[in-house]
Amino acid sequence: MAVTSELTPIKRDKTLSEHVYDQLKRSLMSGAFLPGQKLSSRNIAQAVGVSSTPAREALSRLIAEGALEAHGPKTILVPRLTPQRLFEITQIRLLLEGLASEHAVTGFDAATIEELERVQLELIAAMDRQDYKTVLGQNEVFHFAIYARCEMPRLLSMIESLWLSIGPHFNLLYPEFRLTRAGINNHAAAIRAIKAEDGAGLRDAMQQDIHDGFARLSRAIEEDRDT
Amino acid sequence: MAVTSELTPIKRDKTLSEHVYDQLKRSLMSGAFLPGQKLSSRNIAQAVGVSSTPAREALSRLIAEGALEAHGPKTILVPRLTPQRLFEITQIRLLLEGLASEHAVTGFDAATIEELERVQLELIAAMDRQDYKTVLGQNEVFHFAIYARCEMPRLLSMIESLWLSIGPHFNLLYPEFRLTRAGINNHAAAIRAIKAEDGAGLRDAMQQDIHDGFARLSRAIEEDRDT
DNA sequence: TTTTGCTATTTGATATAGCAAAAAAGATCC
DNA sequence: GGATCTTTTTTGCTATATCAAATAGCAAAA
Repeated sequence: MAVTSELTPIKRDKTLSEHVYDQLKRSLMSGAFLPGQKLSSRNIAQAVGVSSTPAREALSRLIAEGALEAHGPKTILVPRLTPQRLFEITQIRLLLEGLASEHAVTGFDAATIEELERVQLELIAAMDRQDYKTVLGQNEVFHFAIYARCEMPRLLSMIESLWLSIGPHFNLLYPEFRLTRAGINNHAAAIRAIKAEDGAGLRDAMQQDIHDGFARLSRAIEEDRDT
Repeated sequence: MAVTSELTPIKRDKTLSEHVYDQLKRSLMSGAFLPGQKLSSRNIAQAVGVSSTPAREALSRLIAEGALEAHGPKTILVPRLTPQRLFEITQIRLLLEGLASEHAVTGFDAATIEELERVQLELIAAMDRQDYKTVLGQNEVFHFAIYARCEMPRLLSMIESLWLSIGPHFNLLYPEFRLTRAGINNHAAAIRAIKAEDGAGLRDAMQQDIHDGFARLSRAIEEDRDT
């Protein structure tokens, strides 16, 4: 007991399947996988250092929720977002993230609001130094810091699943990220609405942000399609 | 070329995992499993006649989408809907099924409308003879016959997932199904809206139907909670 | 240049076995 | 009688082996 007291017990609170799932999720959101890229369970298993069973399970779960696509019986690939599918996802996002915003608005304390403003400052700073990867990362943090207060776990996981589908396509925004203050203004409006506990106002600001992001991504996808 | 014209495309067999998944899905929707019931992958595997691997995969997928719940690391059970969770699911349903209805309204031909009216007649007949199991089944058919026309596959699967969560609780309605013509009237209004190609009207009718169903189920859950 | 046919390799799917941990059942004590 | 400890059983997780099918590569034929 004396010896082991200083040792950190191996945290086995997650299964290996979940571990692989989380890692793939992060990779998809951070743009490590490109749309159209092929994945195989054996490669994933070897890369993560587990056997193929948990890797397979993680992949099949991602396929089930639409983050990956089974193209044929033996080919798993990162889906290419067609304009149609992006439109569909955006329609759903507008509703679900709007709902989450409305329900979240009453759940903020001073500390959380400060945290939001800190994220917003960091996002602006990253924008100024053209560090677009951080911009996208902080944007995600900002959105989910709000949604997380809605106390609707099912809704939250559905929203996460939708983000997972568009994540890989954020890469298309990198080359020449159109500098626009629109996103920043939307976030500022969102913070104002939160302080005023104005649910409809927060919903509108977030929906406007989603809409602006859709326009950017939609254009990028069209341009990418031509090449 | 002359030969191939008479050949049909190869039937693509489903995997065992999908078979188990489909079977569990049907069981959940038809009320074969009761809320609170415990499930184990070994039992499922034996019941379906497969090994534990595909059974495990099917279960984990159902857990991921919220149809089943992992209560502790080794207990999988059919979730009990709390009033809170039913409210959450209903809020989401109102939005998503409303969206599906709006987009579906333009996609109907005469044959599909006739099919809808046939389902509606069968539903009324089942109601008259107090065959409530058929009522619920035909109600499901009616809803999804509409949603299926929205041409948004992602939206459709999300709606299916939500139905899967409330399915097991329909059992609570059986003992004394409150006879109400409200549902029938909502369906009739939906058919009228479809014929008029009135998207907003169809959306309103379906949302009203969801709302009425929520009220019934909510009451049933409260009553069941007391016992 | 395109299409076809063959071969070698890769891959997903499934069953199985072992293990560690959790749940259930039983025993014991206050 | 109820709570706590102990034993037994059940369970999920993971790795591995195997099989059939699918893919890729390449060369020959059209």
